[in-house]
Amino acid sequence: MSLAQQGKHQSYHHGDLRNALLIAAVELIEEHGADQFTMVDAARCAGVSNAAPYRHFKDKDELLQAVRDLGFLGLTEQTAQVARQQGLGSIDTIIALGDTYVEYVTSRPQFYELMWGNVSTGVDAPDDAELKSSGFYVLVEAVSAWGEVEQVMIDDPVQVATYLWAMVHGLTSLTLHSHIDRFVPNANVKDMLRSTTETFLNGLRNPAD
Amino acid sequence: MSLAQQGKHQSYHHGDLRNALLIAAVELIEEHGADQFTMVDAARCAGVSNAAPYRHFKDKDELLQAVRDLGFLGLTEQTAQVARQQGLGSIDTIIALGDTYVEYVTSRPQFYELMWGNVSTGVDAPDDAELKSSGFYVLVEAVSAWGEVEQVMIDDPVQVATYLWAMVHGLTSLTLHSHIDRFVPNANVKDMLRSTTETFLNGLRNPAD
DNA sequence: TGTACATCAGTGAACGCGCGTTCACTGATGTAC
DNA sequence: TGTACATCAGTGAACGCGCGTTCACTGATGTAC
Repeated sequence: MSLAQQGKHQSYHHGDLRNALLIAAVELIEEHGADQFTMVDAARCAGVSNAAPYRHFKDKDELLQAVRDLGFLGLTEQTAQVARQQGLGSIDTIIALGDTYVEYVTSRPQFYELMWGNVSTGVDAPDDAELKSSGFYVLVEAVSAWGEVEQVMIDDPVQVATYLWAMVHGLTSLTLHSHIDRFVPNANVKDMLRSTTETFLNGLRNPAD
Repeated sequence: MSLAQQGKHQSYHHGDLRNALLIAAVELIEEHGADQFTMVDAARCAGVSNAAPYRHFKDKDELLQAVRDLGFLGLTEQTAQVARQQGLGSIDTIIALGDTYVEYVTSRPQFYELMWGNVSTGVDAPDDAELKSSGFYVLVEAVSAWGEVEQVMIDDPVQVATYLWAMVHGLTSLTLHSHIDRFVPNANVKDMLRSTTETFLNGLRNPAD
């Protein structure tokens, strides 16, 4: 029995259909990909009629956007947790943040595709308040803290954090699409992440002329 | 008049329908996204009946795969051209290779989505022979050459090239999804590419303990 | 050089399915008095 | 505490569209003799 059905209603009213639909959507997308996702499936999976979801979501896009938001939210939470547990200042924390990203993403590849897929959908970008609290700023602080501890002059920690994000994102993407395996057999993403992060941060120590 | 229609047949037989369909597909995908792409559109755009494409492609997937292959092929060609023009050995060549990637991708965002989208489709990975001649190996050689010229010891140029690829790919992806703009207003991807490449390669010069 | 015929690459109409969405409805719940 | 009623959150049936794909067909082309 799927997670989405566990709270299945006995009565006419479901009680928490909105959440049940979101959970159903997450499960279905993870199993069959966002392409294959249908409203009908979501409804069936949540144990309601085809029409019921439209009491909670204007249309399919709105539901998908909610799922996407959920994805970024989860990532943010994981990130914040790592920062809390490890503290800021060490390179290991920076690497751990990257690991978290890799972990989160590779354990939910389809979900990740949804989060990053389709440039063109008219879906709105998350608003600013949401962004300020996003995992990215945790990384920025981790970078600043590392610079202070190691006495490395960092002009623009936001930019450095962006580079690190790009690297992790790229590595993950290449891995998920099995491009790395093809060129570097038996490659371990986490090893690569550590290695590339160390090299990059090391590059900040003694700027070339 | 679209490119796909220019060679429009006067006679019953088209003559080069296969290519016309590919061109039509590229145009349509670039305009409306791979999601919206339909066989019917492709046929109409090429000026033939709905059924005609099935003389050249078993089904929609086969056509899409051909388009995807075309995408990687084009990128490979561009890459090889840059290497030929600039020669190998300098960091500028490495950066130029990255620029080419950025350029190619950002000028065809939808196309790029197709190339990288959907982990799950049963589409086969390109075969090995094709891979050996891919742009990636040009980058590997560029890295090796740089190491020799600059007298930097590079254990594993394939791995270094992978990191660089991941960085460029990540930067491009973040840019296309306008995540970078949000955190670093007015960011210039090419500047960032140069900066991050320099920092990374610089990190190889004096390995930290 | 002309004719018969196989083959190829199109046509056009239709099918069938599945999905998003709507609509009139109905059962449950909450609230005013 | 009981009753009337508004509102909410479901139902189930249906619609309509669009797309992938098929099928019997036909016009054009190439080739054997």
